Amino acid sequence: MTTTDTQTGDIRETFKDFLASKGLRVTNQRLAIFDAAYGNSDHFTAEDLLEHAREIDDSVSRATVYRALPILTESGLIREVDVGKDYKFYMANKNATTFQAQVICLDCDKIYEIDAPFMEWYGKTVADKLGLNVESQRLQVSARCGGDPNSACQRGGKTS
Amino acid sequence: MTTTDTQTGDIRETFKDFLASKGLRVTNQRLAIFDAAYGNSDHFTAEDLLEHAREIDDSVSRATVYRALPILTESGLIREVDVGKDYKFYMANKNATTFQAQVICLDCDKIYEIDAPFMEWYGKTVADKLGLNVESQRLQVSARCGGDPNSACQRGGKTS
DNA sequence: CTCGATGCAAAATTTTTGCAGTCCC
DNA sequence: GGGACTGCAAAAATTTTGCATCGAG
Repeated sequence: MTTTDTQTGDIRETFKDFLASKGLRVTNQRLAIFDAAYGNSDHFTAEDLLEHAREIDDSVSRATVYRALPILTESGLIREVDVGKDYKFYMANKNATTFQAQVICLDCDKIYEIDAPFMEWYGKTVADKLGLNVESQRLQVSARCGGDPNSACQRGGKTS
Repeated sequence: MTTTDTQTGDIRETFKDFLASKGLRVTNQRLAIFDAAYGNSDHFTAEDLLEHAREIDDSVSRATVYRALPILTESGLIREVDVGKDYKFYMANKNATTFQAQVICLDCDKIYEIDAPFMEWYGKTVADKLGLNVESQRLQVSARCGGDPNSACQRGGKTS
């Protein structure tokens, strides 16, 4: 099943255009990695991405995944989510609107994305005072559900 | 020169008490690591800490530093500052009052600590909605001074 | 055709761990 | 004196890199 519903298909073209505009080549491996990233509905690691990309194109190697990730993040099509583990998470940037904070459940390893529009203002204000220009921001809350059946973790659903 | 001005001396006793209360032993290496941490006025890495601890007690090994860091952070005497590099930073918690955000200059590798008292409320509010209990939080702004002589980086002073 | 892109495996880096010996309590 | 602590070196674990080969344009 080649992922080609209307929206994803369009974004795929955007990716190709981005590659072209940077003088980079459109290879099967890069497309497989892109498709794998957008086929994944949640957060994923480099290793997850490799695994899924290989289901699409068997020839994708780990090195190529690691070489593609900076390209994809630079294009804005995927977002890096570093929650302080020793490996990084990524996620498809399907609706890139406002800044998002993460709430991380340390018990379940789930990551919730939360709109935090005030960060736009906050970062600029704080950086201005130091004479710096904002590049990126992180706002993360690490928390625990403690197995509480009323928590979003237990009621919710998808495993991160 | 054994670092024993009034304040640091007191905190050192606090550290010893903490060790005792946890049934841990007060060893020369642990004290050397503690002193090195409090002798460092800025952010430091595990490797920095090892180096400085060895200036105090030659016998301190890398493994012991890594084994001491969790104890020191758990005691609240030092704080872990993970800015998303592949290694972590730490800093002595000399005045542990309000929550602190970090502004990181990507050009200079400097880290500024900024009071962000509203985070207390923010984290709790967001976690409550999910039914979780806050464990810790991070608020970081990555920015660039671009060499601007008016920026805090260039006027300021200490290198991180 | 040409040069960027890839796969493989070795390397690099930070942190962790097993084990035998050491020293705090 | 007993068991926690330490140093050393090897191991883990993720990401990077060198090099010969492949393939997009």
